[in-house]
Amino acid sequence: MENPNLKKAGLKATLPRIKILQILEENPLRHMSAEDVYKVLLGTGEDVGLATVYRVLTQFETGGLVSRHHFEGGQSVFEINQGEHHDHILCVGCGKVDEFVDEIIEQRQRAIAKKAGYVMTDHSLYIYGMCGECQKKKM
Amino acid sequence: MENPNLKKAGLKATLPRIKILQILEENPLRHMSAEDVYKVLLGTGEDVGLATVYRVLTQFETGGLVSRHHFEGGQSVFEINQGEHHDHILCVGCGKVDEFVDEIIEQRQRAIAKKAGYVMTDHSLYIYGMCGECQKKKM
DNA sequence: GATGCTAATGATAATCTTTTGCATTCGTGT
DNA sequence: ACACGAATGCAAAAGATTATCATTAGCATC
Repeated sequence: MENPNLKKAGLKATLPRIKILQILEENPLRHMSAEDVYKVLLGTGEDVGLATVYRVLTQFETGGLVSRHHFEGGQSVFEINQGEHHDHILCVGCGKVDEFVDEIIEQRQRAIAKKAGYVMTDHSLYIYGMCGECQKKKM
Repeated sequence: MENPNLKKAGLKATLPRIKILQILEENPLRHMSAEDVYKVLLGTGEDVGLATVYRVLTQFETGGLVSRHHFEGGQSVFEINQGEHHDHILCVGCGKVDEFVDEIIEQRQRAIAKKAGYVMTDHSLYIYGMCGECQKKKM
C-alpha cells in the first residue's frame, strides 16, 4: 500500500512517482521547483532523471495532486494539494511565501467572470511585497 | 519631438525605442510578447535585433512605461501603461484577453497584505476561463 | 554642421528551463 | 515466473531570455 493517491490519480505506482510524492508531502518547503525536487532526490541517493521529475510533476498536476505556480523568476513551482484552496503572498526581499484565503475575493472573481461571459476554470492571484523582517533590514 | 514618454523615463530617443513604443501604442493587440513586437518590426522593414527588443522592453518596464505579464504559456507579454490599473481575464480556448477593474478586490488585497505584515509592492491577478464564443464551439 | 564621448545596438553565443526521442527497464495482471 | 505496455534515464532539442563584444548612433559641445 504505497500511496493511495497515486492510484486515485490513475497512475502506476512506480518508484519515481512514489518518491516525488513523498518529497512533496514531507518537505517543509511547500513550494518546490522541479530542480528542488530533483536535488532532494539526488541527496537521498535515488537515481531519478530530471526529465522524469518534470514528467511526473506534470502528471501530478493533471491528476489534481499538485498545483503549478508561476511565481516571478522564470521557473515553475509545485505545491501539493491538501487542505482548501488558497492564494499566495510573496516577499520580494527574501522570497518567503505565505498563504491566505479570502472568500470575498473568491466571490468577486466569480462575479467578474460571469459578468464578462466567461465560465471560470481557474485563477491565480499573487501579492508581492516586503515582509516584516525585510522591512527592518532595509532601514 | 519624437515621444515625450521616452525622455520622461530617462531614456535616450533612439530609433529602436521610438519604433517599439509606437508599436505598443498603436497595435490593436494590447498584449504582445517580445517576439510579437519583433515580427511587427521586421514587417515594417526595420532592422532591429530581437535582443534589442528584449532590452528595450525591460527598460520600458523599469521606467514604468509598460507592464510585464506572465500569462500561462512560457513567454512574457508586455502591455503599455495607459489608463488606470486593471487585471486580466483570459480565455483558455482562444487566448482572448479581457481587462477588468474591481475596487473591492484591490481593497481586500491591501488589507490582506497589511494583516500579514507586508508592505505591498505589486500584485497580479489572472482569471482563466472559457469565453462566450468558445463555450458555444465546444457544444 | 563637424567632432568626440558614451550609451545603445545587432549578431551571435551562452544560459536556463522544460520537453522530446528512443532504447532499456519496470509494474502489473495472468 | 512471464509478457506486454507503460515508464524511465539519458542525451539531444527546443524555446525564451540574457550576456558578450565589436560597431554604430545619440547628443552635448565647439
